[in-house]
This record gives sequence, C-alpha cells and structure tokens, in this order.
Amino acid sequence: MLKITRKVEYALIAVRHLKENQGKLISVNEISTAYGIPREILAKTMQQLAKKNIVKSVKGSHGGYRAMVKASSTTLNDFFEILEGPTAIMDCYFESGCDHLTSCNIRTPINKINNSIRNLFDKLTLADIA
Amino acid sequence: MLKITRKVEYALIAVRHLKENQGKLISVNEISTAYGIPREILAKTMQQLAKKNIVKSVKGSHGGYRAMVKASSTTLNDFFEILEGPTAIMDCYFESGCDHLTSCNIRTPINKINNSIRNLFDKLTLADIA
DNA sequence: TTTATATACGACTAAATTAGTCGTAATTAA
DNA sequence: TTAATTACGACTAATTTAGTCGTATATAAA
Repeated sequence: MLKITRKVEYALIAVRHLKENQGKLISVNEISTAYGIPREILAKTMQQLAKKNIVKSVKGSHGGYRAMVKASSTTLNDFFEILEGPTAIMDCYFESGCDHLTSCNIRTPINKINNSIRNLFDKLTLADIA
Repeated sequence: MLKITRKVEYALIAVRHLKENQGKLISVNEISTAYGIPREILAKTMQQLAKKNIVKSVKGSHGGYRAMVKASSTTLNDFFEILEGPTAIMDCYFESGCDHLTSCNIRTPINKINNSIRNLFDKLTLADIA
C-alpha cells in the first residue's frame, strides 16, 4: 500500500532524463532502452505529459520530446494528478459513494492525514526530483 | 495510487471503536455489523493486532477484544507495518531486486520523499486517529 | 516519392494486488 | 451440551496495475 505506480516512476525517470539533456530532442526509444522501461507504456505516458505542457513533443523522424519550463515548476501533487488522478489515501476524500459515512468514525482524522500528505507533495516540485 | 488498504481502514475503525468503549469487551460481530465491515476480514485483522498487543483478545462465549495501551501509543508507521509490512512509495526503498539501480536516476530523491512520509507517520500515533 | 523513424491513440490481455469467503478447530460462559 | 466467540489457513473473486498490439499520422532524409 501507499505505493506510487510504475507509470509515475517511469514518468519521473523520463522527465529527469530530459532535463539532464536540456534542449535536446530525446525519443521514447532512447529513454526506454536506457532505463529498461517498456516502450509503449512510456510512449503513452509521455503523451499525457505533453498534453499538459510538462514536455514538448516533436513528431516525425528525428522527433522526440524535450523538457518544458513546467518540467521543473510543477508540484508533485499536480504531476501525480495528471497521471493518476487526485491523490488520496482513501477514496472518501474525493468520492462520495461511501455507504458508511454516517457511521464512519475515522473520516475526519484520515482527511487530516491526507491533507498532510498533499501538503508535502505541494511543497515539492519536479525540480526536487528531476 | 498511494492508497491505504481496506484492511488498514477497517483496523483503524475497529481500534477507534474499542477505544470509544474503553474496558468493555467488544466482539468482531458487533464492529462488523456497526460499520458494515466483512466479518471474516475484520476477524483476521484483529488477530494480527492482538498478536502485537495493540488489542487484547478474550476467547469463548462473551469473548471479544479490548484496546490495550498500545492502541494509543503506537505510531501509524508501526501500525501500518504490522498489517501491511514496511511503508515505501517504491519497492527499492526496502527491496533490492531492482535491475535498474545503476541506471536509475531518481532513487535518491524518491528515498527522500519516502523518508518524509515515514517521518510524518512516525509523528502520528493511533491516539491521533483512534 | 518512398522509406524509416517518430509521436498519437485506443483496444486488448496479462499479472499482481487487494478483497472477500469458507471450513474447521479451539475456547469458554451459560 | 450448546451457543458464541477467537484462531487460522486455504481458497476464490474483484479490482487495479502493467504491459501489448494494431493502426494512423507526421516528417526528415534518401
């Protein structure tokens, strides 16, 4: 439990790699072979990041990705949300479909913990990792 | 991602319930019906907690569980570890079987984040939740 | 204009984790 | 003896995560 997904892991590795090669265009192939990441997964992940302007995509032969400014300034919370949706240690933080809300005796403290974690990830940016 | 399991959720609810009924013996049945928790899962979870002296079990008819001192003083980190093993946002924090450690470019910052989370859960005890 | 190398995107399958069930034994109050 | 309970392990189901495949589109270079 409390794990990040491989998708997020791959994305962090890729963003870091792009930043280590500022300006250059880097293909998904290059990153996937360098770090042993399945190519198709990484490709789709990069597409998600490109849509949110974390990276810039260039199509065609000799195409690839490069890091954009947001690849440093984006908070981990925002980054995680782009790839996996809102971060919450329990669904009831965001969703409403819980049958037991009236009887639930831990919702308030759990939400406080969730706020603490979100606060932590709000203070960290991709610059701190990648 | 970054979710706690239902098992942990059920355990927190149960511990809190026991503490709200200090001294009384409460059966698994009572808790599972009160909160809509599957009985067998809760039963096994309580057994794990009893082994670690978070709660005390009393067998036989009119048996049940009661909260022990540790039901307040245990940190969330320890509590999570009892039920789900060590907390880490990525396996490489504890496990060694990663093929890509030499090429991995995010291990150090990921470990720092992990330390931050563990530090957060070390400062919180069951008294803060349950 | 053809070819090779890319990104873009959706449908699909496989693997792993989490959640839940079932059966049986042991304990103890009534 | 019976009913209510904890103890424990094997099993199945559901969900989530991980990974694959097929096809379309774009573009540099031969």
